[in-house]
Amino acid sequence: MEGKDLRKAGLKVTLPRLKILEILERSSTRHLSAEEIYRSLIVSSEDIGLATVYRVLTQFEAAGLVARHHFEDGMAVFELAQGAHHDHIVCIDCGQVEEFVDADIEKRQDAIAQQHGFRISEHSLIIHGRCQRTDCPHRKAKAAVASR
Amino acid sequence: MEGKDLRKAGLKVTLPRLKILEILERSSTRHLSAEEIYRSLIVSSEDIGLATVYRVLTQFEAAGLVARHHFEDGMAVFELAQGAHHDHIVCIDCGQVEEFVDADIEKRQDAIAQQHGFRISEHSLIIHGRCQRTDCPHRKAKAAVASR
DNA sequence: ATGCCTGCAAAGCTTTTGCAGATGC
DNA sequence: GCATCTGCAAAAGCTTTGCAGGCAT
Repeated sequence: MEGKDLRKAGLKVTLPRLKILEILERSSTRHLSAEEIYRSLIVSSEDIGLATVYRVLTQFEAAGLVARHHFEDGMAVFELAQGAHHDHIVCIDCGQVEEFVDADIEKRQDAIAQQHGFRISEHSLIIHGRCQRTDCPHRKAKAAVASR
Repeated sequence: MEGKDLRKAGLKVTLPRLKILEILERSSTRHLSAEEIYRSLIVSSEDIGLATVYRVLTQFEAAGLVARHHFEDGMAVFELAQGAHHDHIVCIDCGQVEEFVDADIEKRQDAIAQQHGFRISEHSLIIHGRCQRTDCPHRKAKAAVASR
């Protein structure tokens, strides 16, 4: 949480950068869009522009502090790049995102890349499905349709 | 290539739709952006608007005729939804896309979804790496750096 | 003939950029 | 003090939408 990470990345320790880092750390969601971070800042009465949020996030990404994902819906989301690689499983109804790692899959990917003459730099595996949470919008929608 | 697919999808058989289908079929690249299709139409002296390209592709997607991907760079690409599921491996330098299927990975995904209480509807696995083609931009860039 | 399509232009959304002033070191 | 950073506003890029006319059936 201190500015060390920032300094290490060659970035000056400024209030906007600290605040944005803090929001990413404190978030229970792990994956935030620029807009969500921006609104979060406004809620905290921080006077930080949306452009700055984008600029800072881009700098953080370049510095390896955060990872940017696209989850197939046109809007980027960011997450703290803390530690190990992982893949994502996303509920197409409620947007809930969970993470997982599977050694077998990782192994197979290496083999496949080699077969195709590629050198893997990274990859993203996103499973889309419906979660079974009782409060998932899909279930409500389903119920609504049934009662038509 | 005939209009049957269109009619089956509840869409009238029109020249723009046929032309766009044809471009998707004839393309050697398999994955085309709206813009690329649009330019391709212009080259063929077809007077079809970019808006129509987007509308038609969206309709095709809804009809299951094409699949839309996002490949992590903000611009959507479309491919003919011909036949079986497959995943993608993309060169981060030249944009070349290859396809693959791996039974083991598919199996593991099912297991993972179940562990997390998800019902899979679809998934996308995209490996990013560098291909080994001699004409890949990355190689040129690398050479340029080396000679500085 | 009628209702589905299309082209054009304008708007919408996310993201980027230019510039003058502010801030960290 | 100087370079870096920020806020604002404007621009840019991709995609969608409204509307009036056109085409398939």
